[in-house]
Amino acid sequence: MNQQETPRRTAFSLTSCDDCPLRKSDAFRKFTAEEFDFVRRFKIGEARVPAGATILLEGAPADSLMTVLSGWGFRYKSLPDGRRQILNFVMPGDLLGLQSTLLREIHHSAEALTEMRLCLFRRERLWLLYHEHPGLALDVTWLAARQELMLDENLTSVGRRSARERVTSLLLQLYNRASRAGLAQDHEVDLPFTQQHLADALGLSLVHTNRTLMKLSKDGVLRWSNGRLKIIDPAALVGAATGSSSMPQPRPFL
Amino acid sequence: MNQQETPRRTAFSLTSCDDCPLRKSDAFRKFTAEEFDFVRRFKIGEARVPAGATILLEGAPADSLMTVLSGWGFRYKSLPDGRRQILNFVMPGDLLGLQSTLLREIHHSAEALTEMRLCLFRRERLWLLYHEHPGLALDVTWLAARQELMLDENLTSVGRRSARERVTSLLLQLYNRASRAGLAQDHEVDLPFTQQHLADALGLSLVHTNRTLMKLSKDGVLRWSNGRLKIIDPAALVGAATGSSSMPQPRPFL
DNA sequence: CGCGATTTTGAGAGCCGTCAAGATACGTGG
DNA sequence: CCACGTATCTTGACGGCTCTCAAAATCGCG
Repeated sequence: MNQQETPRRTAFSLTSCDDCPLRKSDAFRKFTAEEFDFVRRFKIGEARVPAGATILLEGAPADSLMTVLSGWGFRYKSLPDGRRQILNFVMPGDLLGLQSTLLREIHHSAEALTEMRLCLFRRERLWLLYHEHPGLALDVTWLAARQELMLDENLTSVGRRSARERVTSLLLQLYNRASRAGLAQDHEVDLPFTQQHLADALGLSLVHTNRTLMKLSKDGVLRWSNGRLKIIDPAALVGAATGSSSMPQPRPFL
Repeated sequence: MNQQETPRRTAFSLTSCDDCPLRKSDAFRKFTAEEFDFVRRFKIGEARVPAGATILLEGAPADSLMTVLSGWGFRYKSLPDGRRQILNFVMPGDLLGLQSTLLREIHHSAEALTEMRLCLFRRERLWLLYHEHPGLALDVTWLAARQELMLDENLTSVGRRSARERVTSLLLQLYNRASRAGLAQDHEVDLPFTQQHLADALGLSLVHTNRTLMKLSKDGVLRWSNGRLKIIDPAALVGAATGSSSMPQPRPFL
């Protein structure tokens, strides 16, 4: 039914954990002094993985809890015959491995799309975090709830929307997320993946995904080339993505 | 593209909160004395809603955090033109409203399939729960992670499986869950919903869902009639549900 | 400049959707 | 206990959105 891909396993290269790019961004909340101190001890260190690396592997024994510091990746599930469903894309600030930490089993894989910097945590100390820093614990739950929200959205798309609606609503969502993370500007974003990834996320075939993109380009709605998305007619894009949230508003600035 | 349904709003009828059926079941973990004490104060009370009642409504302002004590329901999203995607079915022990409690917005609705008993919580005290009972906080996060796991599974199904695979894997999953909750026996379960619900959960049309069920019946795999599922050939069912977990094993008993 | 990965395009087929109409089940009232 | 109306389930006919197979065109890179 669809393509496959053999995951490559890649060793983590541990480095120091000094300049967390996330703490510099004002898109993320600040820690209190105690929280910051705890988080330092909670960390194992920073890992850097190359594009294409497998970060989590379905069925693998041990795996870690980590936050994405930079780069893009995606979570996915594979069927025995090679069909693949991308569950969602991950960007800086996203947490990976919570499911497996809590449920003791990992039922999905994750792969890096670009080089990624990851902040690894000591999963066995998660209970300590819950014990000593309820504020951080609530943050973890908040992230899980947000993840669930995105999955709800994707499931609705894949289950009930047409190909054109799916493509437009996913691209809109990605633009919005990237925009909030400061990765988009002027109705343009770099989307570091292929049309095959898009197809696997949308539950469509590569060929049909391509045709849909071509049509959207011909209709003057958007343009996708060289891994870069250019939104040409924002109103038309929102209109085509039935029931999706609209374009992000430029936020105030002093 | 698909059917619609206008949600009816229903007032909760508050009653006392004495005999939680969940605490009697050994499928759920026991509370410590302090936890139990806290949970009592955390509760608002028990609500009983009739079948068909809307429990959560997308876009509604205030809404509550609650645990299902008994009965079946489902979470869903609607598109403006009436298409509906069922996100997952909820059974006793499931938590509802965490997303909206944390994210301050509700992006899905929920409806009762049978009469349901719900345990309502004071959402504004969730931070207190995190503060005073890290063990319970971890439980909440565990539930969120489990929910994410189910969504991952459903998304893969809807995105990459054929109609026959979708039907069989969902029915298998429901049988497994119901079985664990003590609601199934002897390869039979009562599934208190219509084929339309099944279709909306699978991202299929009602007609095609029906044809697929008929085929499975003709093939001697299972039988669905009068809201009751009978698994006739367990091995064939597991085989048809590509990549799904198998039938639950009978657990030891003294 | 040459090769592999990715993107496009064409052709044909099929799974699944829509429309429609019966058949069956179920609850209510007579 | 039967009549009747509504909800649900079945089945047929037909169409189309999307898939698969295939091959050509581009792109990226050493």
